[in-house]
Amino acid sequence: MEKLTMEELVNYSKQYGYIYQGSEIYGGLANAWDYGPLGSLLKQNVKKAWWQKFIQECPYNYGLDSAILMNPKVWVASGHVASFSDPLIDCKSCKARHRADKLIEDATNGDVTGDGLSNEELIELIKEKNIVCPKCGKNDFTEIRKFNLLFETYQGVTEDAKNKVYLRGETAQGIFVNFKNVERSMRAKLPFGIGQYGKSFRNEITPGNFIFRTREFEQMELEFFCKPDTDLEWFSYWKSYCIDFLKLLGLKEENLRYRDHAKEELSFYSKATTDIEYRFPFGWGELWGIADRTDYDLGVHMEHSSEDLRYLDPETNEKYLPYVIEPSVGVDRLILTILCDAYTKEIVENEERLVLKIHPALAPVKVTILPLVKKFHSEKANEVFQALSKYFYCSYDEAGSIGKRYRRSDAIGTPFCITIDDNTLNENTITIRDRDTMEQITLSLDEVKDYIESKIVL
RNA sequence: GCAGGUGUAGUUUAAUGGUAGAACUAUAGCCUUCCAAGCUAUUAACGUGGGUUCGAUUCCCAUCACCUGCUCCA
Repeated sequence: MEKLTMEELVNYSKQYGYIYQGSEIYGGLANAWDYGPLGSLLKQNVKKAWWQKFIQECPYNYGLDSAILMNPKVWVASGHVASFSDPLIDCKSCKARHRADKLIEDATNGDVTGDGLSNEELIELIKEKNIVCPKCGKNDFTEIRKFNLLFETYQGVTEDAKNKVYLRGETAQGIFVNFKNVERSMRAKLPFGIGQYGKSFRNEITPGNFIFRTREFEQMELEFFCKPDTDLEWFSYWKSYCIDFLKLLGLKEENLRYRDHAKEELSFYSKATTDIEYRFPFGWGELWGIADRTDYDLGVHMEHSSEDLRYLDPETNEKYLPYVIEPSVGVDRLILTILCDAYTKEIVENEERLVLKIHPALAPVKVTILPLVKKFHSEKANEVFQALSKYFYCSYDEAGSIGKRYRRSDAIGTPFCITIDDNTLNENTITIRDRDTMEQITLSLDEVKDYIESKIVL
């Protein structure tokens, strides 16, 4: 199969109702995408699968659904307000963009840092040290501009700066501020985790690659709290847990890899970070970040809120701040991964067959009901549709030849087709056809529900 | 943010300074008893806004969106 391009995937997603461009009739809005009827089902299924494996089936973890709007002090404490405002500077000559503080650091080999300096002081320093653009060697820079990656909005009906609030830049902070609540109300003992999924917002400088990086996106994050000296064990535990989850979803192993962050690229809060990367059509890209955040987050919230967030160890009677392991994945990015991985073109009897080979648990539509001949079998087919829709998302298709309807069903990844024919009318049996093997078996109507149920479990 | 490219039905595309032709798809009907068959009919497009012009989808400008590369990325 020739290499899948992003353009092809964008068209496919649009054509079949997975993902549309946002605000399309108004010419779109940069990097805004809407999930269509099938996309919204896929998204639900992805989140459901994550919740099942990371909350429901995991004895350590609890679920949460915290608010998008939070007290602005949360974001001051977390460091987002400060570090999301990097001082950026452009070279007028070669148009390269740099971080002013890094520029100074690099040029002086770390002798001089830009920490805590104002924009004017940074500019002054660049002039004073005669720092040049590392790319073109010229000394001709623009003014410093700050890019605050947090979206700002106002609470209340008047646009008063006092009421400024932020749209959350990550769901994690909603978990940290509820650490004590969950511990108390669930009588949770270390180690335990709190997970949630939900929307986050970042004013990314460079979004793009379809739904890979968007300004509004959905995350599924787990914050796993453990004793400080056990963090590395749990770090590897969750690394394997995440990649096993991806394999369970059916992603091809050769398209997945770990990438450990080098010391220099670690975020200031993190002791260790490993990304699980996926081989996208545009190259390897981060899919899942697993970070050892140490006690950084609880520490800063304890400091800023003056609440004691320490855990009282019932065995030793010691009080300490737990360490945190954070596996964090983007829903949209995972959906992109799943679509890329499953999109398949096969040649069947010299005809191209487009099949979306996604795990039956993720497939938006579980089964398509097909009357073999419309005028003889549609009534019975409708009955079957009504009966099965109570348990699964079904679709019904009576338009065109049976082969064409199979192909339509394959193209959106529906794992099963049920055909209603004379035998259904006379003997209550149906033919069920498998998307991947194209094999057909005969089942009685009573068996169908259990059969499908057994195949779509994760 | 920079550079380059693209923009005509849902998709792929044709032609043209006098507002567009097709294929596939879709929809309806006929036919059809298991893998994109056939026949008939139908819906459907010049991204947006300016300018030049008697007249612009076509030329010019701007803008928007997407793609590729760079840069950036909690």
